[in-house]
Amino acid sequence: MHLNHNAEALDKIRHSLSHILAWAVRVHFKEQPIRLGIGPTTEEGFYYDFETEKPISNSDLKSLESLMRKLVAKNLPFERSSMTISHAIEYFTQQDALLKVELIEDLRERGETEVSIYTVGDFLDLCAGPHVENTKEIPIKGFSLDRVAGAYWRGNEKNQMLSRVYGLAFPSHEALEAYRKQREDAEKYDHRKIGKEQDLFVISKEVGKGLPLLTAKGATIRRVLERYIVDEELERGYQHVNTPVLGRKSLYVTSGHWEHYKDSIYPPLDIDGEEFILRPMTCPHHFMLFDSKPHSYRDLPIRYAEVSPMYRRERSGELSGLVRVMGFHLFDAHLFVTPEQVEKEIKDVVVLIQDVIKRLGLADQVWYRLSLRDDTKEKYIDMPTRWQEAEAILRKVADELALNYVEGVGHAAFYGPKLDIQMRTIGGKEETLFTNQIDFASAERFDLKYMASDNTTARPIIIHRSSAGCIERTIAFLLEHYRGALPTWLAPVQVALLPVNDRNNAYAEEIHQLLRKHKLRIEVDSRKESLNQKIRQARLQRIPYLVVIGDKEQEGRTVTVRNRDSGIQQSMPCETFVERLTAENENGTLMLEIARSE
RNA sequence: GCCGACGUAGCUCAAUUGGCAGAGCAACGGAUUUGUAAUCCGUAGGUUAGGGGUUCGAUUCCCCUCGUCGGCUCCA
Repeated sequence: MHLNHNAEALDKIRHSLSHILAWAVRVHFKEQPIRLGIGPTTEEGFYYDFETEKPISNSDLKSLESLMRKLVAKNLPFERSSMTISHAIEYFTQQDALLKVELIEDLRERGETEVSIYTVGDFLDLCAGPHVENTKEIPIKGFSLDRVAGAYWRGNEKNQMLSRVYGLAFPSHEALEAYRKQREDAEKYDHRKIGKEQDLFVISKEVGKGLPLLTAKGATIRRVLERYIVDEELERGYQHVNTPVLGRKSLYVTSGHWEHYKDSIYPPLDIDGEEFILRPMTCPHHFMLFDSKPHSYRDLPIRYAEVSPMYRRERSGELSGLVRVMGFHLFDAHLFVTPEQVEKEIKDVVVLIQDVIKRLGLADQVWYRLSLRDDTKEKYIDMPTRWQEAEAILRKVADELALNYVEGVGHAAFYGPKLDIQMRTIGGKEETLFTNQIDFASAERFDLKYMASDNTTARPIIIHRSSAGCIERTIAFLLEHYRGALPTWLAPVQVALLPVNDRNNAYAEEIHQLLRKHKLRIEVDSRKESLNQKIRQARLQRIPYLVVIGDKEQEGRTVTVRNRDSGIQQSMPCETFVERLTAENENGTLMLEIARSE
């Protein structure tokens, strides 16, 4: 109750600050006409959009901010009043506030007859409120202007671009500083930084932006993930197949992707007069595998899985590290099922996903989104009852498995609703980690069929699903979540062997070979460096276990082990170490005693 | 793609109003044989992202291209 009250109060403060910002912009740029867009609150503050002759730049922020402080310090009341719609349109038209007029006209269409207006000082704005009663409620050191960015009017890229000024606002100066500190810390664990520090991947301008190159270490993480997922899927009745990244454009015309997805597909390659494209998804290839022979209902479900390479065209400003790339690999599958099987198969898919995210240690990090279509948009195929059926199944399964899900209207695929697995990057941005879809349409388009038990021809329902997203994005998320310290089974180097002295090198090598036989990943640091130096560097590389090998160990045929996070060390016979490490590597659990000291 | 910011040695960062481009770490050479987060000394390293312009003189000012970052749009 108290918390809610505080949240409401903070929201009023932020909202009020957006008005103050708009007022300050008016005053600051008084020589040029400014049209106001909208000014809502955000999770960490507020923003306001402005249409200006010249875009607002970062250098304006400082003076805008101090101007805002002066305005706030005047202890002015926020006063609410109302206008009839027609009066408001007349008034704002006269003020040349055409963006506001557009908003008011929308309100009129929705049947409103009056609009509310808030005035602070001599600044008047159309606004639903609520606001603080007086600017003295605003903590004068609790806010600051953060950055400027471009934003399309009403979020539509066909509209003009406005200047958006973002501000931070918190209940106190301390809270603002705490937020800044948190953001600074998060930067340290950005996967792009970790990737560089730990030598996991490289983005080369020469190869091309959005086309990351994995180093041996990065490739190791990928290989381990891949082996784990593939084994897991094989165990659950998936067939792993391989299909090419190139395919005839006509396949994608048939699937509807060409029509709906053209902007994300690279221009076709002309090969002997035939048009081929780099595939943006795998579906048609798997469909053709399915279609290569007749099927009986007894064969279903058929589950084709693949770690699929695919390419999607992105506009340059959208690329980001491993999270947003032009070429990537999806843990992909298409399930061909009968109507009776859909529910169970979807459920099994979700159970698989739950197992996977648990193994990856992400169970508390991700959430589900039931992505539904937006009736007002045209991009969705027009089969209303099919949509309802698919949605009902997803909802039922989500409820039965007690998934914690939100609904996302307008996030569906064009051919069906999705169950998405969502996460947040360390920078706070929400991303889809992966997605599952029920597809009632494609079988029809590709004339896919099976013989039903009643001797009629039937259409399979297709489930598009991913068990662990695309490798690149999943690795990025893992790196950020674990702050670069991947669990042992995923770590590219699991053990650093650190001989104290030259004369311990042979024994270190012996242990190295022993561990290698057990498929463990080892690095031996036999450089002529101090032990301190070797430990420091192994820790910076976040190698899970550091094993010191000196005369004592050599004599007793033991090893002295410590983990990367604690200084606590423990000596044990090398056989014991191998046993424990092998167990940890295989099932993802932690070594007992040492793990506890973490 | 659009708006804004940024691009200096392999990495992290300096360089006064336009006046000889520098440090730490890494690399390399030498010494040190080290017991739980940096041993010491030395050497080398640059078309200041690329191209053009202004200027006696440009890392610094202007323009273009490329790339990076934050947003918008799109999206796995």
